[in-house]
Formats: sequence, C-alpha cells, structure tokens
Amino acid sequence: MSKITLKSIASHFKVSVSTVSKAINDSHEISKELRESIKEYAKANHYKPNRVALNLLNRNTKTIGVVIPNMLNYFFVQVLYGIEQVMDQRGYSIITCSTNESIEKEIKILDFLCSGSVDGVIISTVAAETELSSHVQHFKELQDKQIPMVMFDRVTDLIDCDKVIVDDLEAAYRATIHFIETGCRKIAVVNPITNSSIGRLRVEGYKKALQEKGLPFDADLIVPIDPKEDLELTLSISLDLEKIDGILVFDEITTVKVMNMVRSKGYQIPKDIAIIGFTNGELSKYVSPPATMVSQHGKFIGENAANILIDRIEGKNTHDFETKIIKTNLVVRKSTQAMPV
Amino acid sequence: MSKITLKSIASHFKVSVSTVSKAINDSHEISKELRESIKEYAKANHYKPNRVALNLLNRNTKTIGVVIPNMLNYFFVQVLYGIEQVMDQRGYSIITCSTNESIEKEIKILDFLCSGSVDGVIISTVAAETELSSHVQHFKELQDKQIPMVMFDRVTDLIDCDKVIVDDLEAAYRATIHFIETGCRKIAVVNPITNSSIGRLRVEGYKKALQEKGLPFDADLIVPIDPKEDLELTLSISLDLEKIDGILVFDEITTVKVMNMVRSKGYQIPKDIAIIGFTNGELSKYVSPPATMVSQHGKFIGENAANILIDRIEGKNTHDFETKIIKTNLVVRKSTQAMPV
DNA sequence: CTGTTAGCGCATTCAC
DNA sequence: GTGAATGCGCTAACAG
Repeated sequence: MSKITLKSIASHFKVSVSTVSKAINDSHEISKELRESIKEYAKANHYKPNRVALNLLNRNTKTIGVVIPNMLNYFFVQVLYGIEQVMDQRGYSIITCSTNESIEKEIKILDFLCSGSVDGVIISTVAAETELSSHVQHFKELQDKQIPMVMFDRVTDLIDCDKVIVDDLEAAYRATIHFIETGCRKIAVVNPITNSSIGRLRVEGYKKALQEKGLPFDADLIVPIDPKEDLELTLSISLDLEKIDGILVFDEITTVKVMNMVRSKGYQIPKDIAIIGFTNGELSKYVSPPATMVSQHGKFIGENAANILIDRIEGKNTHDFETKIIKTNLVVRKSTQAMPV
Repeated sequence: MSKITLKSIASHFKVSVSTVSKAINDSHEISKELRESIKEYAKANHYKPNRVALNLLNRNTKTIGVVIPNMLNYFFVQVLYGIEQVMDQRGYSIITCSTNESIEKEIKILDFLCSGSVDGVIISTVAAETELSSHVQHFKELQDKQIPMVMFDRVTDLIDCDKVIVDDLEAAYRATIHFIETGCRKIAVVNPITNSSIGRLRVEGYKKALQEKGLPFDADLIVPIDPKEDLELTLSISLDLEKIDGILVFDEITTVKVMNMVRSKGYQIPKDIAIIGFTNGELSKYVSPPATMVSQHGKFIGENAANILIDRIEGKNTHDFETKIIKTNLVVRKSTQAMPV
C-alpha cells in the first residue's frame, strides 16, 4: 500500500472521504467510535495529509525563498542561520538559492520564485546598480504577484520593499577613525565588492573620517579588486606598501589574504601596517595576529529580515515599507595598535 | 488583477480554460491565430503556471530536502554547495533543514519531509547509534512513502539506503602514519564528535597505524570533547602536553582551538607538538602555521549524493543500494614536520 | 452523525 | 478547432 490517502482510508472503512477528513481533524460531528478507529488506523499506517494538496487549497506554502550570492561566504551563511532559526520557530521552511554571483542565475531564480512555490522572499541581490536597471523587472514581478520581499545587505533604491541593512557608511567611518586614533595616517582601502553600492558607501564613510580628521584623500589608495584575478598581483601593482600604515579591507577572506601578503613582504602587523576588515567570522579570530573587524551581526540581520517578512506575509504589518539599519560594531583585536592612553 | 490564472485568461478571451491551457502549451489543436494572441496576452501579464497545482497533478515537486546537523560548519556547507550545483543543473530546488545537533529537531524535520513536499532527501544524521534505534522509525517512514534517501558522512547500518561516505578509518590511519613518519611517537587524539560512528572508525584507523608501526596504544591519549564544555579546561585536565608530540583532531574549528592552546602554553608547532586536523576548510589555510589537514572533499561528496539521489528519483537507477566511498587525502602544510629524506 | 458538492489551478482525455 | 469532464488530495459549506 504505497500511497495512504484520505481516499484509501475511506474505502477501507467504506465511508466517504469527508468523513475521514473530519475524523482525523477531530471533528465532533463524527461519532466518537468511528472517529477513534479511523484515527487509530491512520496513525498505524502513518497517514500524513499531503502538503501539496493543502498548499493548493490554502494558497500558501509556509515556505520562503532565500537568495544569496554565495553559499561559501560566512557572512551569508550567518544570515541564513539567523533566518533559519526564526523560520523554524514560526513554522516556515526555507528554499535556499545561491546565485553564485551570476545575474543570469539570479534572474532564473527570481523567475522560479514567482511561480507560487513560496510565500515570500529574502534576497541579497548580486547585481550592481547599473545592471539592475535592466532586470529590475524580475523583482517587480514578485511584487505583481503579491509575494512579499525583504532585501538585505546588498539592496537597491530601485525596488520598493522592506530592507535590512548595515550602516556601511558609519561602519567604515568608525573603522577609519579607529585607524587614525591609533596612529595611522596613510590608510589604503581594498575593495573586492566593487559592483555593489555597499562598496561606495564604505568609501564615503572612509572619506568622511579623513576629512573630519583633516587628512588628505588620495584616490590612488582605493584599490578595487576583481575576485577572479590574482589578489597578490593586483595589490603589488596598485599599492606601495612602503607608503601606507593601514589597510581597510571590505570582506573577511580578502582581509586574511592581505594580511598574509603584508607579512610575507616583511611588514609587521600592526606595527608597520595596521589592518581592519569587514565581517567578523571564524577566520579573523584565528589568524595571527587576530584581526580587528567590523562585525555586521549576520545572524541578527537574518533574524530581523525573517521576522519582517513573516509579519508582512501574515498581514501583521500593513504599514509602509521600512528600512531597518542594524548597528555594526568594531571588534578590536591585535591587527591594530592599542589606543593611546 | 492580482492573480493571473488560466481561468482569468479564459474569461478575458471568453474561451474555456482548456483552450487556454492548450494554447499556452503550444498545442496544434488550437488555431494559430487564437494561440498567438493568447500567448501574447499571457506573456504581457507575466502568466506563470502555478507550481503547486502542477506538483499536485504530477505527484512530484522537483524539490529535495537536505538535512544537516549544523549550518555553520564549513564541511556541511561545502557538501550543500556541491548538492546545490548538481540540483540546479538537473532542475531541482533544495529545502535546507538544519537540525542544530538536536534529535528532536531531526525527528520533526523527517516528519515534515514525509508529507509530500519533497521528492527525495539527503541527510547526515545527528543521532548516535544508540539513540538512533529509538527513532529509526522516522527514517522507515520515508521509505514507506517511497521517498528516496541518500545518507552521507554520518550514516548508519540500521537504515538501508544509498550512502556516500568518506573512508574515515583509512583517513585516520594515513594521518597517523604521517605523524609517525615525520618523527612523532606519542600521538593524542581529540574527538569532538563522540556520538557518531565516524569518531569510532577514526580511532580504529589510528590504532591500526600504531600497531603496524609497533607503537603502543594508550587509551588515555584519546580525549573526548563535549562541544558544550570549555575545550581548554577539558584539555588541560585530560591531556599532559609534556608527554605528547602530536595531536590528531577530528574537526576543523577544534583543530584551530587546539593549536592556539598548544601555543599559548609555550609549545611550538610542529617542533614540540605536530597537529593534523580533519576537514580542509578555509580556516586551516590561514592559521599559523598553516595546518596539515585531512581533506574530505565536501563538495564532491555533495555532488555524488545529489546525482545518486536524482537517479533514484527518476528511476534511472533501479539496482541495489550502493555505498560510495569518497577518497580523502592529506593536505600537508606546516603544522607537521617535513618528511625526512 | 454522515454524505454530497464544490473548488484550489492545471493538464489530459474524450466529445462535439 | 474548441469545450466539457475528470482528477491530483484535501477541506469546508451545505444537505440529509
């Protein structure tokens, strides 16, 4: 007996399907006797209502889609973890989709997500703003279909929806101030996320700090990195380590790589060159010296996005779209000098 | 017009639903003229067939469930990544479930997965064998419902299904041989996965190597670790670093922690104590010294599990259940001494 | 108390 | 060429 359904139970008891349905749902309409024996039979045969049928009936799936650019990036996994915690607790499942930093795949995924398999979407888009304008349509379709969406981290003004972001400008500003207050004067920036608005905001924060402290801004110290190219090579060409005393790096893995390179060229951290990176994951704790990092609280971002989304799905939130800003904080370790007393 | 369905299109054209269905599916039964204009209208309004309805009709969901014990563990994320690559390519989506090392949650998830929302399951169980016997029933239910399952990494003989594992005995054996050949004589084992059969297999491999090389086995050198307790404390109590010259650690994060502890107590790696860990992730490359690790090829495990599962789902594989063994290899770095020439 | 009917959205017979 | 009928598995409104 492969498929156990209401129908098969009904024919076994020679009653109608709806009787069985009611019995199993403990309706008082059904005689206690029949109800009990049906329930017993159902339990013995491991009857479970077919979720797909219920989804069709209820017009919801209790499932949400999560779209991230890269599953191997610890920050996104942390966010996913936060989302998972909340979703589990609130009774939702998660379809995880990874775009692998490809716009084509993002479009394909968005398309799939429009087709009724999820009640809502949480997404960190991969597209730069310039590219986005051409496929913003795919986001609009979600909205057309009344599928709530929450964007996080890599968001865009082109889409109107709930958002959860980090105050990247402020974070970079504070990191830069920390550099300056611990004695750095020539601070370079290594930016491996050039195609996102986040990078731009961080550079602005960096500039703001320089300006406030009366230090000159030198565009040559901003080094864009293409993740597909050799980091070490790019850096040796673009950056004269001799002329700097601090490096602000925009993601964790690059931070670690930069640290290794700096040391392999004979500079000491933080004595010769101090380092601050973004994303406080596992790596930065265990490299040597342990790295001073901007913590973005990925899990917290995920939890917030999840709660906002479900509130929206369940109609518990009918007011305007909000943009929630999660505060970062600087986790000071040994890759920067101690604060002067 | 919130919901665009076949029905709404039909009423717009004042034709029947089945006509629209056929037109959209490009059936030659429909006149070219009508067909074209229906298709045009559908496209303009972003009509997409409702997947839930199709799932019900086709009795499949083109979705699989992946159950892992811990989303923040790089090994499992790597496996998930491998699964995702294959699934994407073969047209399946993934529902990701994390048990957070809790049996209760594993049971709950298995229960959910039985209810028709997925076509198959890939799982690394959290339960130890002793506990498993009491809830093996939940696995059987999947099989009752004809839902194919592939187990990986933490598998069990109690369940008969396709499996993808690493040869843990062999891996630990080779790591131990490497210790011995590079001069170690007193090798300790730190085991943070005591509740899994994998730990036992690895200890066996370790013993086999000792025996083969004529070294004595000392049970006191096997240190079980409870992840919930303080690692450093447990180790200081259970392990006299003075009396050992090598430590084999069964997961990556613990490897790094052990290394930090060893160094903080004034021992040099690998001169005083050599270290080999399991799972070749991001961490081990960047700690100092870079750690010699047993690479389990997580992505490859995931790809294999995914292909086996889909073949099973699609009936392309009707022969007996197989257990695929993925070869590990030792990635030698600086936490072990160089081989003598 | 129990059964009949209808419908969620779709594709697939089979009539006309 | 087009449409009515059927059913996927289930619940709910309505009869009996």
